[in-house]
Amino acid sequence: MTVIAEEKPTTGESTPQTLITQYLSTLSYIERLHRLLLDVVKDEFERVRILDITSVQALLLFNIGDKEVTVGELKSRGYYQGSNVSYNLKKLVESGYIKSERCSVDRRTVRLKLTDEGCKIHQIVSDLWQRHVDTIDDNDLMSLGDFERLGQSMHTLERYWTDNIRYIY
Amino acid sequence: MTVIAEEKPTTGESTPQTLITQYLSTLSYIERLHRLLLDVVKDEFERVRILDITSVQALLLFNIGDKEVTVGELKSRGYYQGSNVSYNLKKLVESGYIKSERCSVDRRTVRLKLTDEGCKIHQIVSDLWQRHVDTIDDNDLMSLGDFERLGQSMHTLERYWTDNIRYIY
DNA sequence: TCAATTATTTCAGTATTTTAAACAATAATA
DNA sequence: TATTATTGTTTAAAATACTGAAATAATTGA
Repeated sequence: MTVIAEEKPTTGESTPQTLITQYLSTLSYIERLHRLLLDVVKDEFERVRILDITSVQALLLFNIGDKEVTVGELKSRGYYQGSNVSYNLKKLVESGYIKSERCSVDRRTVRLKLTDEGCKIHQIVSDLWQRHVDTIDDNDLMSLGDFERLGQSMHTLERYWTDNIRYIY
Repeated sequence: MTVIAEEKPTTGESTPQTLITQYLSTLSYIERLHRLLLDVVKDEFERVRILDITSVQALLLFNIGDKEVTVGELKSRGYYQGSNVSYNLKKLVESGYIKSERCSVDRRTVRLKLTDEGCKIHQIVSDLWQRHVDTIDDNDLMSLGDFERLGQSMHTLERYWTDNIRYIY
Protein backbone atom coordinates (compact mmCIF):
# COMPACT_ATOMS: atom_id res chain seq x y z
CA MET A 1 0.00 0.00 0.00
CA THR A 2 1.35 3.33 -1.07
CA VAL A 3 0.73 6.31 1.14
CA ILE A 4 0.19 9.46 -0.85
CA ALA A 5 2.06 12.26 0.77
CA GLU A 6 -0.11 15.20 1.67
CA GLU A 7 2.53 17.27 3.37
CA LYS A 8 3.89 19.13 0.38
CA PRO A 9 1.18 20.73 -1.70
CA THR A 10 2.80 22.09 -4.84
CA THR A 11 1.90 25.75 -4.57
CA GLY A 12 3.54 26.68 -7.84
CA GLU A 13 7.04 26.06 -6.54
CA SER A 14 9.29 27.99 -4.14
CA THR A 15 9.07 27.63 -0.36
CA PRO A 16 6.23 25.68 1.19
CA GLN A 17 3.54 27.98 2.52
CA THR A 18 3.19 27.40 6.22
CA LEU A 19 1.66 29.56 8.89
CA ILE A 20 5.07 30.51 10.22
CA THR A 21 6.51 31.58 6.86
CA GLN A 22 3.37 33.56 6.15
CA TYR A 23 3.49 35.16 9.58
CA LEU A 24 7.11 36.22 9.19
CA SER A 25 6.35 37.54 5.75
CA THR A 26 3.50 39.58 7.22
CA LEU A 27 5.81 41.09 9.82
CA SER A 28 8.27 42.14 7.12
CA TYR A 29 5.52 43.69 5.07
CA ILE A 30 4.36 45.74 8.01
CA GLU A 31 7.83 47.14 8.49
CA ARG A 32 8.32 47.91 4.82
CA LEU A 33 4.85 49.31 4.25
CA HIS A 34 5.18 51.62 7.20
CA ARG A 35 8.44 53.00 5.90
CA LEU A 36 7.05 53.25 2.41
CA LEU A 37 3.96 55.09 3.61
CA LEU A 38 6.13 57.77 5.16
CA ASP A 39 8.24 57.94 2.01
CA VAL A 40 5.19 58.37 -0.19
CA VAL A 41 4.03 61.33 1.89
CA LYS A 42 7.47 62.84 2.06
CA ASP A 43 7.84 62.49 -1.67
CA GLU A 44 4.55 64.27 -2.30
CA PHE A 45 5.57 67.24 -0.18
CA GLU A 46 8.89 67.48 -1.96
CA ARG A 47 6.99 67.41 -5.21
CA VAL A 48 4.90 70.41 -4.22
CA ARG A 49 7.94 72.08 -2.69
CA ILE A 50 6.79 72.15 0.91
CA LEU A 51 9.80 71.29 2.96
CA ASP A 52 9.09 72.51 6.50
CA ILE A 53 7.04 69.50 7.48
CA THR A 54 7.77 65.83 8.10
CA SER A 55 5.64 62.89 7.01
CA VAL A 56 4.63 62.23 10.58
CA GLN A 57 3.51 65.81 11.03
CA ALA A 58 1.63 65.85 7.74
CA LEU A 59 -0.21 62.67 8.68
CA LEU A 60 -1.05 64.17 12.04
CA LEU A 61 -2.54 67.24 10.35
CA PHE A 62 -4.42 64.98 7.98
CA ASN A 63 -5.83 63.00 10.88
CA ILE A 64 -7.02 66.06 12.73
CA GLY A 65 -8.75 67.43 9.63
CA ASP A 66 -11.55 69.81 10.48
CA LYS A 67 -12.03 68.39 13.96
CA GLU A 68 -11.23 70.25 17.15
CA VAL A 69 -9.32 67.98 19.49
CA THR A 70 -7.38 68.06 22.73
CA VAL A 71 -3.75 67.06 23.07
CA GLY A 72 -4.72 63.86 24.83
CA GLU A 73 -7.08 62.86 22.07
CA LEU A 74 -4.26 62.91 19.55
CA LYS A 75 -2.93 59.86 21.36
CA SER A 76 -6.14 58.18 22.45
CA ARG A 77 -7.65 58.39 18.99
CA GLY A 78 -4.47 57.07 17.42
CA TYR A 79 -3.73 60.25 15.48
CA TYR A 80 -0.22 60.20 16.85
CA GLN A 81 1.72 57.09 17.84
CA GLY A 82 4.78 58.53 19.58
CA SER A 83 5.15 58.88 23.32
CA ASN A 84 5.45 62.64 23.65
CA VAL A 85 2.85 64.48 21.62
CA SER A 86 3.94 67.91 22.80
CA TYR A 87 7.16 67.70 20.87
CA ASN A 88 5.70 67.57 17.38
CA LEU A 89 2.84 69.75 18.46
CA LYS A 90 5.14 72.56 19.42
CA LYS A 91 6.72 72.43 15.99
CA LEU A 92 3.38 72.50 14.22
CA VAL A 93 2.25 75.47 16.28
CA GLU A 94 5.54 77.25 15.61
CA SER A 95 5.26 76.58 11.87
CA GLY A 96 1.75 77.99 11.97
CA TYR A 97 -0.10 74.82 11.00
CA ILE A 98 -1.99 74.42 14.25
CA LYS A 99 -3.56 76.94 16.58
CA SER A 100 -4.19 76.04 20.19
CA GLU A 101 -6.12 77.62 22.99
CA ARG A 102 -7.00 76.65 26.52
CA CYS A 103 -10.46 75.28 26.89
CA SER A 104 -12.63 77.60 28.96
CA VAL A 105 -14.67 74.77 30.46
CA ASP A 106 -11.83 72.54 31.63
CA ARG A 107 -8.83 74.79 31.89
CA ARG A 108 -6.40 71.88 32.00
CA THR A 109 -7.13 70.94 28.43
CA VAL A 110 -5.94 72.63 25.26
CA ARG A 111 -8.10 72.65 22.17
CA LEU A 112 -6.30 72.23 18.86
CA LYS A 113 -7.45 73.24 15.40
CA LEU A 114 -5.77 73.50 12.03
CA THR A 115 -4.97 76.97 10.76
CA ASP A 116 -5.69 77.82 7.12
CA GLU A 117 -2.14 76.74 6.32
CA GLY A 118 -2.76 73.52 8.21
CA CYS A 119 -5.88 72.91 6.15
CA LYS A 120 -3.81 73.25 2.99
CA ILE A 121 -1.57 70.46 4.21
CA HIS A 122 -4.60 68.37 5.05
CA GLN A 123 -5.90 68.95 1.54
CA ILE A 124 -2.64 67.92 -0.10
CA VAL A 125 -2.62 64.63 1.77
CA SER A 126 -6.31 64.14 1.18
CA ASP A 127 -5.86 64.66 -2.57
CA LEU A 128 -2.93 62.27 -2.57
CA TRP A 129 -4.99 59.47 -1.03
CA GLN A 130 -7.86 60.18 -3.38
CA ARG A 131 -5.56 59.87 -6.37
CA HIS A 132 -4.28 56.59 -4.98
CA VAL A 133 -7.77 55.21 -4.56
CA ASP A 134 -8.69 56.31 -8.06
CA THR A 135 -5.68 54.57 -9.54
CA ILE A 136 -6.24 51.44 -7.49
CA ASP A 137 -9.84 51.40 -8.65
CA ASP A 138 -9.16 52.22 -12.30
CA ASN A 139 -6.53 49.53 -12.57
CA ASP A 140 -8.45 46.97 -10.54
CA LEU A 141 -5.51 46.60 -8.19
CA MET A 142 -7.73 45.97 -5.18
CA SER A 143 -11.47 45.66 -4.70
CA LEU A 144 -13.63 46.77 -1.81
CA GLY A 145 -13.77 43.15 -0.76
CA ASP A 146 -9.99 42.93 -0.78
CA PHE A 147 -9.81 45.94 1.50
CA GLU A 148 -12.44 44.50 3.80
CA ARG A 149 -10.56 41.23 4.17
CA LEU A 150 -7.31 43.14 4.61
CA GLY A 151 -8.93 45.23 7.33
CA GLN A 152 -10.26 42.15 9.07
CA SER A 153 -6.86 40.48 9.16
CA MET A 154 -5.10 43.59 10.36
CA HIS A 155 -7.74 44.03 13.01
CA THR A 156 -7.19 40.48 14.20
CA LEU A 157 -3.45 41.05 14.45
CA GLU A 158 -3.90 44.35 16.24
CA ARG A 159 -6.16 42.84 18.85
CA TYR A 160 -3.97 39.81 19.37
CA TRP A 161 -0.84 41.88 19.80
CA THR A 162 -2.52 44.40 22.06
CA ASP A 163 -3.79 41.60 24.29
CA ASN A 164 -0.35 40.02 24.42
CA ILE A 165 1.51 43.01 25.74
CA ARG A 166 1.78 42.83 29.46
CA TYR A 167 -0.03 45.50 31.39
CA ILE A 168 3.11 46.67 33.13
CA TYR A 169 3.35 50.09 31.58
CA MET B 1 -43.40 57.39 -8.01
CA THR B 2 -41.06 56.68 -5.21
CA VAL B 3 -37.34 56.28 -5.91
CA ILE B 4 -35.70 53.70 -3.76
CA ALA B 5 -32.35 55.00 -2.66
CA GLU B 6 -29.48 52.70 -3.46
CA GLU B 7 -26.69 54.91 -2.22
CA LYS B 8 -26.73 53.83 1.39
CA PRO B 9 -26.46 50.09 1.68
CA THR B 10 -27.10 49.16 5.29
CA THR B 11 -23.90 47.33 6.10
CA GLY B 12 -25.03 46.59 9.60
CA GLU B 13 -24.92 50.28 10.44
CA SER B 14 -21.96 52.66 10.87
CA THR B 15 -20.19 54.41 8.01
CA PRO B 16 -20.70 53.30 4.41
CA GLN B 17 -17.85 51.15 3.21
CA THR B 18 -16.22 52.86 0.29
CA LEU B 19 -12.79 52.40 -1.22
CA ILE B 20 -11.58 55.65 0.26
CA THR B 21 -12.71 54.88 3.82
CA GLN B 22 -11.18 51.42 3.54
CA TYR B 23 -7.96 52.85 2.18
CA LEU B 24 -7.65 55.38 4.99
CA SER B 25 -8.41 52.68 7.49
CA THR B 26 -5.65 50.55 5.97
CA LEU B 27 -3.15 53.39 6.33
CA SER B 28 -4.06 53.77 10.00
CA TYR B 29 -3.67 50.09 10.60
CA ILE B 30 -0.21 50.10 9.06
CA GLU B 31 0.90 52.85 11.41
CA ARG B 32 -0.58 51.19 14.47
CA LEU B 33 0.57 47.68 13.62
CA HIS B 34 4.10 48.89 13.05
CA ARG B 35 4.20 50.54 16.42
CA LEU B 36 2.58 47.55 18.05
CA LEU B 37 5.05 45.17 16.47
CA LEU B 38 7.93 47.07 18.02
CA ASP B 39 6.11 47.16 21.35
CA VAL B 40 5.52 43.41 21.30
CA VAL B 41 9.22 42.77 20.77
CA LYS B 42 10.26 45.31 23.36
CA ASP B 43 7.86 43.79 25.84
CA GLU B 44 9.28 40.34 25.29
CA PHE B 45 12.82 41.50 25.99
CA GLU B 46 11.71 43.27 29.13
CA ARG B 47 10.03 40.06 30.17
CA VAL B 48 13.26 38.09 29.85
CA ARG B 49 15.21 40.96 31.41
CA ILE B 50 17.38 41.82 28.42
CA LEU B 51 17.53 45.58 28.34
CA ASP B 52 20.56 46.47 26.25
CA ILE B 53 18.81 46.05 22.93
CA THR B 54 16.07 47.91 21.09
CA SER B 55 13.22 46.33 19.12
CA VAL B 56 14.74 47.50 15.88
CA GLN B 57 18.05 45.91 16.74
CA ALA B 58 16.42 42.67 17.86
CA LEU B 59 14.49 42.44 14.60
CA LEU B 60 17.66 43.09 12.67
CA LEU B 61 19.40 40.23 14.49
CA PHE B 62 16.38 38.04 13.85
CA ASN B 63 16.47 38.88 10.15
CA ILE B 64 20.13 38.06 9.82
CA GLY B 65 19.67 34.74 11.56
CA ASP B 66 22.33 32.23 10.57
CA LYS B 67 23.11 33.99 7.30
CA GLU B 68 26.35 35.76 6.61
CA VAL B 69 25.66 39.12 5.01
CA THR B 70 27.42 42.31 4.04
CA VAL B 71 26.48 45.72 5.34
CA GLY B 72 24.91 46.68 2.05
CA GLU B 73 22.73 43.61 1.99
CA LEU B 74 21.12 44.62 5.27
CA LYS B 75 19.47 47.42 3.36
CA SER B 76 18.99 45.81 -0.02
CA ARG B 77 17.38 42.72 1.46
CA GLY B 78 15.13 44.79 3.65
CA TYR B 79 16.62 43.56 6.91
CA TYR B 80 16.99 47.13 8.05
CA GLN B 81 14.72 49.97 7.00
CA GLY B 82 16.51 52.95 8.51
CA SER B 83 18.77 55.24 6.59
CA ASN B 84 22.08 54.76 8.34
CA VAL B 85 22.89 51.11 8.82
CA SER B 86 26.31 51.77 10.29
CA TYR B 87 24.76 53.49 13.28
CA ASN B 88 22.85 50.52 14.66
CA LEU B 89 25.50 48.17 13.41
CA LYS B 90 28.16 49.83 15.48
CA LYS B 91 25.95 49.43 18.55
CA LEU B 92 25.37 45.75 17.89
CA VAL B 93 29.07 45.11 17.39
CA GLU B 94 29.86 47.03 20.57
CA SER B 95 27.26 45.06 22.53
CA GLY B 96 28.79 41.87 21.20
CA TYR B 97 25.80 40.64 19.23
CA ILE B 98 27.45 40.84 15.82
CA LYS B 99 30.94 40.04 14.67
CA SER B 100 32.31 41.48 11.46
CA GLU B 101 35.29 40.69 9.32
CA ARG B 102 36.59 41.85 5.96
CA CYS B 103 35.73 39.60 3.08
CA SER B 104 38.82 38.06 1.53
CA VAL B 105 37.39 38.03 -1.99
CA ASP B 106 36.18 41.61 -2.23
CA ARG B 107 38.18 43.38 0.40
CA ARG B 108 35.88 46.42 0.36
CA THR B 109 33.04 44.46 1.85
CA VAL B 110 32.54 43.39 5.43
CA ARG B 111 30.87 40.12 6.25
CA LEU B 112 28.56 40.14 9.25
CA LYS B 113 27.56 37.21 11.43
CA LEU B 114 25.77 36.83 14.71
CA THR B 115 27.87 35.97 17.73
CA ASP B 116 26.63 33.33 20.15
CA GLU B 117 24.98 36.11 22.13
CA GLY B 118 23.42 37.35 18.91
CA CYS B 119 22.05 33.90 18.22
CA LYS B 120 20.39 33.92 21.63
CA ILE B 121 18.56 37.09 20.69
CA HIS B 122 17.57 35.54 17.41
CA GLN B 123 16.21 32.54 19.26
CA ILE B 124 14.17 34.63 21.66
CA VAL B 125 12.49 36.43 18.78
CA SER B 126 12.09 33.21 16.85
CA ASP B 127 10.41 31.54 19.82
CA LEU B 128 8.15 34.55 20.27
CA TRP B 129 6.88 34.34 16.69
CA GLN B 130 6.43 30.59 16.98
CA ARG B 131 4.30 31.06 20.09
CA HIS B 132 2.25 33.63 18.23
CA VAL B 133 1.67 31.33 15.31
CA ASP B 134 0.70 28.51 17.64
CA THR B 135 -1.84 30.67 19.42
CA ILE B 136 -3.22 32.03 16.17
CA ASP B 137 -3.58 28.49 14.91
CA ASP B 138 -5.00 27.00 18.10
CA ASN B 139 -7.62 29.71 18.38
CA ASP B 140 -8.40 29.82 14.66
CA LEU B 141 -7.66 33.52 14.59
CA MET B 142 -6.31 33.36 11.05
CA SER B 143 -5.96 30.60 8.49
CA LEU B 144 -3.24 29.99 5.95
CA GLY B 145 -5.62 31.35 3.34
CA ASP B 146 -6.15 34.51 5.35
CA PHE B 147 -2.42 35.05 5.48
CA GLU B 148 -2.08 34.41 1.78
CA ARG B 149 -4.73 36.98 0.94
CA LEU B 150 -3.21 39.40 3.44
CA GLY B 151 0.18 38.94 1.81
CA GLN B 152 -1.25 39.49 -1.65
CA SER B 153 -2.90 42.75 -0.66
CA MET B 154 0.18 44.02 1.12
CA HIS B 155 2.27 43.07 -1.88
CA THR B 156 -0.03 45.05 -4.15
CA LEU B 157 0.23 48.11 -1.93
CA GLU B 158 3.98 47.81 -1.66
CA ARG B 159 4.43 47.66 -5.41
CA TYR B 160 2.01 50.49 -6.07
CA TRP B 161 3.68 52.76 -3.54
CA THR B 162 7.16 51.90 -4.70
CA ASP B 163 6.22 52.69 -8.27
CA ASN B 164 4.68 55.98 -7.23
CA ILE B 165 7.72 57.40 -5.52
CA ARG B 166 9.70 59.55 -7.89
CA TYR B 167 13.14 58.32 -8.75
CA ILE B 168 14.83 61.45 -7.44
CA TYR B 169 16.67 59.89 -4.55
C1' DT C 1 -10.36 70.70 52.32
C1' DC C 2 -7.41 67.10 50.79
C1' DA C 3 -6.14 63.30 48.18
C1' DA C 4 -6.63 61.31 43.81
C1' DT C 5 -7.07 61.84 39.09
C1' DT C 6 -6.50 63.92 34.66
C1' DA C 7 -4.27 66.94 31.08
C1' DT C 8 -0.38 68.84 29.59
C1' DT C 9 4.43 70.57 29.64
C1' DT C 10 9.17 70.47 30.51
C1' DC C 11 13.55 68.63 30.58
C1' DA C 12 17.58 65.85 30.27
C1' DG C 13 19.22 62.12 28.19
C1' DT C 14 19.28 59.25 24.25
C1' DA C 15 18.51 57.92 19.57
C1' DT C 16 18.31 58.77 14.74
C1' DT C 17 18.94 61.08 10.46
C1' DT C 18 21.39 63.77 7.47
C1' DT C 19 25.19 65.36 5.07
C1' DA C 20 29.55 65.41 3.61
C1' DA C 21 33.84 63.81 3.31
C1' DA C 22 37.16 60.21 3.34
C1' DC C 23 38.95 55.91 2.09
C1' DA C 24 40.03 51.66 -0.03
C1' DA C 25 39.13 48.17 -3.38
C1' DT C 26 37.40 46.97 -7.68
C1' DA C 27 35.85 47.53 -12.50
C1' DA C 28 35.85 49.85 -16.81
C1' DT C 29 38.07 52.45 -20.38
C1' DA C 30 41.35 54.52 -23.30
C1' DT D 1 49.01 50.30 -17.94
C1' DA D 2 47.49 54.43 -16.17
C1' DT D 3 43.15 56.81 -15.26
C1' DT D 4 38.81 57.27 -14.14
C1' DA D 5 34.51 55.81 -12.38
C1' DT D 6 32.05 53.02 -9.38
C1' DT D 7 31.13 50.49 -5.27
C1' DG D 8 31.11 49.43 -0.28
C1' DT D 9 31.90 51.16 3.88
C1' DT D 10 33.25 54.33 7.73
C1' DT D 11 33.48 58.47 10.17
C1' DA D 12 32.23 62.66 12.25
C1' DA D 13 29.54 66.78 13.20
C1' DA D 14 25.25 68.93 13.34
C1' DA D 15 20.47 68.89 13.19
C1' DT D 16 16.52 66.77 14.39
C1' DA D 17 13.48 63.54 16.82
C1' DC D 18 12.07 60.67 20.60
C1' DT D 19 11.59 58.84 25.28
C1' DG D 20 10.45 58.52 30.12
C1' DA D 21 10.16 60.75 34.25
C1' DA D 22 9.15 64.48 36.87
C1' DA D 23 6.77 68.81 37.34
C1' DT D 24 2.79 71.69 37.03
C1' DA D 25 -1.81 72.78 37.14
C1' DA D 26 -6.80 72.18 37.04
C1' DT D 27 -10.52 69.25 38.28
C1' DT D 28 -13.09 65.73 40.73
C1' DG D 29 -14.74 63.20 44.52
C1' DA D 30 -14.89 62.06 49.27
